[in-house]
Amino acid sequence: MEVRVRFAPSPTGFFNLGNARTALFNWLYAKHVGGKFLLRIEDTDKERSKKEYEKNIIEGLEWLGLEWDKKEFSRQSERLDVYEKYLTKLLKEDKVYYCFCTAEELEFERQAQLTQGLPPKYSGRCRNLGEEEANKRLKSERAVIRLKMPEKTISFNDVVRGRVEFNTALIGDIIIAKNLRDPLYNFSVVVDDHEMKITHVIRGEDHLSNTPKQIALYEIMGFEHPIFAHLPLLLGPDKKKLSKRFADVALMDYKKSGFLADAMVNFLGLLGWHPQEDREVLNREELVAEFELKRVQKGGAVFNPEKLEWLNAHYIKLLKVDELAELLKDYVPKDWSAKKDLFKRIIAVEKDRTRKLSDFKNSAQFFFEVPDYDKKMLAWKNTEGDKIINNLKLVLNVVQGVDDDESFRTNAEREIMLVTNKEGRGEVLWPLRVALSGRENSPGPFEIIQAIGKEETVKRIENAIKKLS
RNA sequence: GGCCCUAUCGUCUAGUGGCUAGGACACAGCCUUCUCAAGGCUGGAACAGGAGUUCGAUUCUCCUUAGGGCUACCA
Repeated sequence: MEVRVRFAPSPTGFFNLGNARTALFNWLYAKHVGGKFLLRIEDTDKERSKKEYEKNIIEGLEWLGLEWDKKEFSRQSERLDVYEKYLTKLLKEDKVYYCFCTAEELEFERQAQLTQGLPPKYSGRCRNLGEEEANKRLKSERAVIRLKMPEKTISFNDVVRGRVEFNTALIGDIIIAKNLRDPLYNFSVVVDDHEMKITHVIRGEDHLSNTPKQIALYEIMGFEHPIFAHLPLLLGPDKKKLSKRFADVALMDYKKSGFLADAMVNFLGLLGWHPQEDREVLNREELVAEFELKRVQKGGAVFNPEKLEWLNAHYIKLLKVDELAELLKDYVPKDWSAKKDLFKRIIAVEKDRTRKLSDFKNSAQFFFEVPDYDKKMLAWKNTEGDKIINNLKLVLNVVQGVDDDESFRTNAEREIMLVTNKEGRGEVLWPLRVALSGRENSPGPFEIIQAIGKEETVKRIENAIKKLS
């Protein structure tokens, strides 16, 4: 049988890391077994669902490269007829009933139960109202639809957790719809997973306690339930469900701050799952090839931003200069990327030093404009002023004598190294590098020379000499 | 409170009835070196506790403890 999984987010907030991980695991599983990955927007909550969030979710999935089957894309808000059909049927079969209890009454009841140490559960007051009375009251009163929850033990085999058991007597008659055209989550999810022929429901552990409610629904409607796999939660450093308090939770914020989709996918894939071997770096194809639901971890995973950064740096190193240039365009001033050749030469130098795309603007700034630096910075350890000027002049002289062609850097380097042989490496290279970068820390002088070329090199050395004179 | 889930270095994790308990991030040191990165090498660092089963438990069972999730006319 073809495996069919779905990612079913509700557009009530920005697409976050936890959801992204859930989507990824669904996608990886589908890809691994050659099944289908579907996207279903669960927008039954009219108040909280926003188009803006739906767009953000789709944007995020696209960024990560998690392709879903476009033909079978669906929105619950567009399937109200389907839910109504099932609801009507259940009503007719007396499997569900109208409940006229008000929210206030319910709240009062719940509080009373709670203070007595009882599990909060609906009393079942409206359960046996009878069709006639229900229909009468329906004309003037507001009502919700409740499931006649059978009292029994429901157990299921979770792929990651093994056997899990619940006693429905503790759950009670849950509300499955506000009315015929207003279904609630536990109901619509069951109808849709059935209609969409979902074989595996892979979702966060926070849904574990919803599962018995849904299984009860499956049984009552005469459907076979899918296989469940509940993923461990993504945790913050406080070990609680990851929240904005400790990190960006919105996926696209990571794109904004310069993370690569490849790094994100690799990182998320390792949160709660691990391949058999001691491997940490796996690209999309490798993840797909290795992924197994049985290897999913049971315990929650603390989100570790350092490792994400390390992976990001790794994937940046793997990129070709041209690819990186393309990605970097959105993170630097327009006139930088406009100077194509210079831009690429700089990228070649900075690539291994870049952890996030957003770092680049700061670290590469000096290539375009030397910051105003203190002349004291030009001194290597205790070298005297005259000596520094002298060394810079020697270098300047040598550089000016080198032809400005493709081999400029190589030739300049060779000539300058000749100077260092006599004057000392630090004594020559340090002031040179500071003159070229205006910074205490920077790439090496020859790397800079390679990027900025002869003319600019000469200019910067002359400026340094001027500063000292 | 009730129900459910979980428990290996700080973090992500591998692993087994007998191992010097492995890897990665982070951290420290060294090498390289004009500085910073990158890279290479090395190091410190863990089986929550208590019973039981067993010749032997980190591994199996139970209890305790700790953490987490759920407990909506949200999903």
